[in-house]
Amino acid sequence: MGRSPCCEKVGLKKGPWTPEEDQKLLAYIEEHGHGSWRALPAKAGLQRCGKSCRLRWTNYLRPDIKRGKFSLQEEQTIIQLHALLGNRWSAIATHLPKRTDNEIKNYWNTHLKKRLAKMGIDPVTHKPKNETLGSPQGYSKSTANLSHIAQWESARLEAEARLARESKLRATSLSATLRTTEGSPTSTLSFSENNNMLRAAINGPGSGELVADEEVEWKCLGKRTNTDFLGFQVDTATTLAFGGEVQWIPETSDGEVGAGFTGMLLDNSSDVGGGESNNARGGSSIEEGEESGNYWNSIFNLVISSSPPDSPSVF
DNA sequence: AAACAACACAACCGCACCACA
DNA sequence: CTGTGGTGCGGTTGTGTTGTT
Repeated sequence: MGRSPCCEKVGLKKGPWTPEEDQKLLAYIEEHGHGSWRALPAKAGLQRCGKSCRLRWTNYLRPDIKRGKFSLQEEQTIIQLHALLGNRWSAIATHLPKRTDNEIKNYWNTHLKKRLAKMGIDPVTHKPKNETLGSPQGYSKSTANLSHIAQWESARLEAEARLARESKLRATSLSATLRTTEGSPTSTLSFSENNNMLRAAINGPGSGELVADEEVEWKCLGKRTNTDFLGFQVDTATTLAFGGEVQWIPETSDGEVGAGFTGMLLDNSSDVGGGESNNARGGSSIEEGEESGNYWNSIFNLVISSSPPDSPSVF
């Protein structure tokens, strides 16, 4: 399309930011907000392009950024979300408060990817690599495992396709509320740990706490007798699959059901167990859910077991 | 102690999307 | 409808740091 570059390339500084530049940028944004990034450098007295300023701010200077080592809980979140979302770092970052997509991306590339590869798990597909490459340490290649690996791969692809279709629904919602549709008063749950939500995802419905990110609203349709599944909307099919009678529907802050991360993953016509794949879906669907959970458990047990000795233990 | 390698992370680049004129 | 500007995103590169020989 021949669009012009974001900034004049001549005479603009590149490379690492100096403390003075940081100070200028901080001071300007604190006083005026960033406004137009393109116009900001001149106004702030910086010899940088607007893009560089934006990156410096969003990835480093922003006051709500948490820096330092990733906790095991954060690692688990990243690995699981990566298995579902792939390299959608910004989407993953929305589930890791105070972490930037860039930081998560770097951490994945420099730590987690290598660790998974070392364990014989393909960091792209999250599947065990070819047997000829050697069985991952401690990973059981049972028929059941392979079965739910296929299911998860299918679910992942389904989610990926839906992401593409429903990118418009991308939204960041705030505050957590839970409601039932049985006339009972809206109940609000306080969700404190992503890890517990993930644990619920790992172990499947009924495995324990229903815990979600504080920043996501959830609407529960039907009896609240079951847990959600990593934010998947549990529809009729999946309710059957999980043996429950509940629908968990993510809700945006303005009350729109179906938006946001979880809404993007599944909709009313989808099925966690494999979408439109030709996976066998007969038999006990609850078992399928458990198998999926076992798959995740096996991944994370491996990750945990291969963590450096100083890594904190969570589970 | 020096040279080199490996690692970690900040920053850049190009593309895509969206809003708007 | 089309072109353009602004911004977000993901891939990649560059550079400083740490570890090893």
